[in-house]
Order: sequence, then C-alpha cells, then structure tokens
Amino acid sequence: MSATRLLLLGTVRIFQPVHGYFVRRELLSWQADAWANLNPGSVYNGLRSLARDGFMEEVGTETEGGRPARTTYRLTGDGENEFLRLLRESLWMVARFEPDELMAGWSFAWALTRKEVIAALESRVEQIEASARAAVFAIEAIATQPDMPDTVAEHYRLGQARLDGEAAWARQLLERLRAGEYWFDGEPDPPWSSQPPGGARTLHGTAG
Amino acid sequence: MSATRLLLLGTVRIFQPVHGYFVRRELLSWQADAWANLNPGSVYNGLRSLARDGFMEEVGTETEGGRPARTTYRLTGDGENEFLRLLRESLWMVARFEPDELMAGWSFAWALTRKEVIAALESRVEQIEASARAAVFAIEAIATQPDMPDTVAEHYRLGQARLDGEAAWARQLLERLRAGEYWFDGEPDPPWSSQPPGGARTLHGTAG
DNA sequence: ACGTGATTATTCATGTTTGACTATCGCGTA
DNA sequence: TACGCGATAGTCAAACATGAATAATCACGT
Repeated sequence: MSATRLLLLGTVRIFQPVHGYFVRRELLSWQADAWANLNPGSVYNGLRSLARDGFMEEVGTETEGGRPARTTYRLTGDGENEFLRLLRESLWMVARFEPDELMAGWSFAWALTRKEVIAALESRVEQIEASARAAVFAIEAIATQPDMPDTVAEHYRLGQARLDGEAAWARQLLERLRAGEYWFDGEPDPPWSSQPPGGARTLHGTAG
Repeated sequence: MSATRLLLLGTVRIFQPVHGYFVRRELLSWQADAWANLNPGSVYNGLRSLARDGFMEEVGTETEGGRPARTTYRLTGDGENEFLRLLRESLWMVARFEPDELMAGWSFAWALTRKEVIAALESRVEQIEASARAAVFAIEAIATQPDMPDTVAEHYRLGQARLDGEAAWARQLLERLRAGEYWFDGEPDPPWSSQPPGGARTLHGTAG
C-alpha cells in the first residue's frame, strides 16, 4: 500500500472541486515527490481508480480555451470516510518499512484533533519501545538457527535503529504539540481562514 | 528502483545454477519479505526481466517427475558486474526513502572487502551528518515561503531523525567490523567452506 | 511580428507488483 | 488404504507505477 491514495484523497478534500494537474502541482510544491509516487501516471490513474471505487466523483470535464480538457473531482461521503480511515491508519500504525505512510499521515494530521494526534504519537513511541525489547530476543534467536545467515541480525538492528530515530522525533514533536504548535481540527482561527492554502504557482517552482 | 533486482542477482550468484522457487524460498527464510517485494510474481518476473536484460541466462528447464517444469538460471558476466554495481550503489548511496536498499546491500556486503564496506559505512555517516547540517537551513527556508504548508518542516525533521538512527547503527556496526566481526571477501575461512549456506527447507519455515 | 521556452493538462506504452489460482507429489494419520 | 494437508513450481489477470510524448497556450525578449 503506497501513500499516494491518502495524498490524493487529502489534497482533493482540501481543494475540491479540483482537477488532476492542480492536485499534482500542489503535492510537488510540498516536495512530496521526494517520498511518494507522484509521476503524472500515478496521479491521474490514482484519481480514476479512487473514482472507480466510489471514493471520488467526477464533477465535470471543462475545456477552457484550446487547452486540454480537465476533469475535476470531489470526495464522496465514502471518500471522506476512506480518507479518515487511511489517515488514522498511517498515524496509529507503525509501518516499519514504509516511511512514506507517516509522511503522508502527518501532512493531514491537522484534520484530526490535537488530542488524537498526541495519543497516536504516544502510542507510536510505546510500540517502538516494545519493538526494541522484542528485537533483543529475535537477534538472539538468529544466532541459534543454523541455516539463518548472521547478516539478518543487522536487519533487526538497522530496522530498530531507524525506528528509534522516529521515536526521538515523535517525543520532540509531542512536546511542541503540547505547547500548542500547529493548528488542528476543532481549534479556532485556522491558519488559512484569511489566507487560503496553495503552493507553487508553476510546476518548476518558479513561484511568485 | 526496488531492492528486488539486487536480491535476485545476489541470491542466484550464491546458489547458481538455481530455479525461481529455490531463490524465493531462500529469501523468505531470511525474512526478506518483511522489507522487499517477494511475491511469486515479483520473483519470477524479476528473473525473466534480468534474463531479458542479459544479466542472467536460462541454464535449462528440467521436469522432475510429474512436477511443474522448473527453469534454472545463472549469472552472466554482465550480471556479475550489475550485481557489484547495484551492491556498491546500495551501500555507498544514502537513499533517504528506500530503506530496503541498504537492507539488501548489507545482505551481500560480504561480497566486497571489509575495507570497502568500512569505507562505505564511514561515508554514509558523513553524508548523514552533512544532511543534518543542511536540514537546519531547509527548515528555516520553509517558514519563509508563504505558500509552503508548515507541516513540511516536520518531513525534514522526521526524515533526518530516521537517518540519525541509521547513522547510530552504522557507527556501532563500524566498531564491530573493525574488531573483526563477520566474514568478507578475500578473508580466509569463509563460514560456509564446510557448511554451505541455505535457509529454511520449506516455505512455511518448518525447517528441521 | 516572431521565435523560444515554460506552463497547462493529460494520455499511453511499457514495466513492475500483487496475490489468487493451478496442478502434482509426498507424507502422516486414522 | 484413503484422506487431507502442506510443499513444490509456476502462471496470469488485474492493479499500480514510470516517464516520454502530445499539443495548445502564454510570457517574454528582440
């Protein structure tokens, strides 16, 4: 499971009704292409696939001037539920080898309450601490099994080391969230009540 | 680019001539399916694709008893070069969002010399330290750009935190490598001079 | 007035990944 | 000896991802 679906649902949710090119431009302006699959084909096919599954619906296909026709989308009720489901999954579940999941999840964490995001991050820290205790025994077991290459022990150590890094980030962020940093759902004065969100105005980032 | 190609090249290199089912069973016994794409289709298609590119060649297609015919492969000269190229790439290059690359690389690091692996890990630590210094300025810049969502700053922090975890692992492993842990190419007494490598004897791990 | 290059908006051939499915053999057990 | 389960060995349709290509428009300089 890639983070692309969550990114598409989340971005359409913010800007709807919106067309594929806009969604992609916005995500590139977040530099999300560094960690997610955002080639044109992935975005356009992802939108069509979400529409096929009933999570989005085509609003229309407008042709402005002589430019290519553009298909605009918006979320359905199911799409809103799917968005929240994927968002919670990405924040509450520790996906050991899918770094893009948490990246995508954090991008839309503000769609949940501060209370829930704090609880999710606390849960992640606990899961990672538990994983560290378990890894000790898994590594011991590897030495025992005669046919297991000993290099596999380092896979556990490296996997855990990266999780430890993530936990350090989470602890640090938790402090800042408790101190009031960032805006979350249900709080007054959203940052774009006066200034709507929107990233680069061009694909090559020559904004301005 | 996924780690599957390197895993297939490296595994065929050890056991050649070898057929797809054996390769897959071996990789599953390393628990590599936790972090790499090793579904049947990925393995069999990956082997065919490597053969198409001239990195492997079919040795034959034997039918033993009434079982399905099995196609056995071995590396070509180009395949050996491609293996070493991908291996070096995976060990020397820091791929920020592809944790499977280093996992796969370490699995076959013993095919290089201890000296080179130590140099590669030292280089990784330096790259990660440089990345940490750069991240400070990238995060500053985000606050400046009006259209960039502030959540993006956490993407830098999280990405760097995970790299910091990796660097901690690398420093720790470097100490152990300098102390002589693990066997590497060119050193006497390889661990399977008497005991050939080989993982679980069955797919479900009921080795005995 | 005209060329140049970036932007808009998307398609599509190709390649990779998924995981359900086929079909046979061998072994333990009731 | 009949039964069933797991191991063996792989195929295939469908889904997902890649990135070059298309083709019109617009901004800008000369």
